[in-house]
Amino acid sequence: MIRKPTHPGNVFLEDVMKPLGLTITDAARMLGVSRKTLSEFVNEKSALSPQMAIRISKATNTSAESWLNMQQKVALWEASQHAPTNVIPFPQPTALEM
Amino acid sequence: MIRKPTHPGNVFLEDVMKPLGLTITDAARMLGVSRKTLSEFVNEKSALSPQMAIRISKATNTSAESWLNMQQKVALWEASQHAPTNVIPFPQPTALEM
DNA sequence: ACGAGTGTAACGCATGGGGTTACAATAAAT
DNA sequence: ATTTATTGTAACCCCATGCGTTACACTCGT
Repeated sequence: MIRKPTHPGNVFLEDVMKPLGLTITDAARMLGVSRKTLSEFVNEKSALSPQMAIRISKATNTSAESWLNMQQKVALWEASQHAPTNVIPFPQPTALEM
Repeated sequence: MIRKPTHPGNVFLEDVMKPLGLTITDAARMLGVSRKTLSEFVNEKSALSPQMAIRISKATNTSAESWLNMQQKVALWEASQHAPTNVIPFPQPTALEM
């Protein structure tokens, strides 16, 4: 990964809220969270929690997995920016099919 | 989802550590974490963090994504056990392709 | 000028990752 | 039978983060 993956909050804002003409205040009410919580999420100040993913999936009839996948990519990218260097590879070449 | 997805710690223990004959103490040293941290992980007492996923991927030459995917399934399943009920569906049928 | 919507700071609370130290229990080796 | 290694876990620490409330200042459109 070269550049930071798209934050799910941005997608939610651009692809869901804006097309529906929903304000942050109204969307927060419908999702059952505080205005602050939603604002920080769509402004990429906070991560998408599993709970929030479920709320979004319920409100928009989409899969929570797809939203969490976006978040996971962001989280992994951020973690890889401070990747640990003190990891000693395990002896045998672990070839497990996944 | 009916039953709880497999915890990545269990997979790591059964499919990686055991085949390699690695003890928790040694694996923890190689991963660069404390023995407590690894013990709680493989005993499914704690979640897999992105940092830990990177450590495992470096040590075993596997993808961090695959490990995080397991964790995500568990997290989503657990969150769905206390799914919020105060979510009001958004007006228009949101049909966005993902 | 006014109200709606917004970003955000300052709090509080609860959870969770990660560390260290220490103890008890088990398993293995002598 | 007595060491030794390995382990689970408790108690404690620090720090980050999700979520809430309240409050303030800003930017709009009317």
